[in-house]
Amino acid sequence: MTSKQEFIEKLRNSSLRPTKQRINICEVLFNRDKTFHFTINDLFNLIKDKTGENVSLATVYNTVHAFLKKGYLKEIPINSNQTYFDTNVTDHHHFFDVKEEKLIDIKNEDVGPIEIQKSIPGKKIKSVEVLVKLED
Amino acid sequence: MTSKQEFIEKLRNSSLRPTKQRINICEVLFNRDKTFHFTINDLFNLIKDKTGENVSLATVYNTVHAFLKKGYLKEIPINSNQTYFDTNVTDHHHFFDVKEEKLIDIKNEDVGPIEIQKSIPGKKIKSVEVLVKLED
DNA sequence: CTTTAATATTATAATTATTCTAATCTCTTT
DNA sequence: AAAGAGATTAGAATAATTATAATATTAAAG
Ligand SMILES: [Mn+2]
Ligand SMILES: [Mn+2]
Ligand SMILES: [Zn+2]
Ligand SMILES: [Zn+2]
Repeated sequence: MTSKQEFIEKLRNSSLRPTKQRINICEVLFNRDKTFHFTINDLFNLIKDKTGENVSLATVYNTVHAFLKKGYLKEIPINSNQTYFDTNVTDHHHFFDVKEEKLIDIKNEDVGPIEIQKSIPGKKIKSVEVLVKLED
Repeated sequence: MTSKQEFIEKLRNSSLRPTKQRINICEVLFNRDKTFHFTINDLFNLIKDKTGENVSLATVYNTVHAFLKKGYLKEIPINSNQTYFDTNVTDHHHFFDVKEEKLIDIKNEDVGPIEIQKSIPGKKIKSVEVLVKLED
């Protein structure tokens, strides 16, 4: 359980102004035990439900993108028409349950080292992510 | 170089009606030597450019999804606000050049076998795809 | 070889997703 | 405490995707 005051400090330390909207978003996102995989819309609805306050959808987009840039969230590529985000910012991989449309974490050590035997001149590897699709 | 007549046959054999629109789309998509990675919008613009004819954007969506279902195209998950598609339907992986916003194929053998040491009860693996992001 | 009817397809219109920007708020400097 | 600079919010605009009414294709009947 992180307090409102702690979120304010964390935001300030990241040179993000601690607005009412951002504090609400922090409480929904980061007051959790487990990894949280969500779409912008999931988050938007949870904010209304959990805090009772209204944050505009555009602000949810803005804030999620700000948190992404600061490294507090990760964007997860899955082939859906919606982008997913992840509060687990460590290096890891995912199952995607196609039927349930749900992401499940896979720890790095459960996949083993991935050796890419090809390289592109002038470019270096930024990240390597595995997506395992599941069916029944 | 595949002829119009061949596309008509292929469509018929897939129980897809060989409409003027679909034949145009086939010519843009499949009259190529190399793998083609594209967004719906790329394809929409190329149809106008290459065939001179107008196919509505909705029809491009419809047709791409029809071809996907038939296995003539693959959907590629990258974290962008747009979905990419691929004429290379064999099992393979990708680099994504973040700056250029371009996909590059990686052959399966250039990645080696990927052993997933975790399983979800009642679910089986449908596909395993690696996405390697590149930066300068 | 028509005509007809069932079904598939197209493309406009509607909806949903995302971004832009003018008005507002926060914070630093005085 | 007041003002100015810059950051943030959220309504409006745009872009992406889907739903459905109109049209086209095909197979069957005459
Ligand atoms: Mn999208
Ligand atoms: Mn493109
Ligand atoms: Zn995760
Ligand atoms: Zn490819």
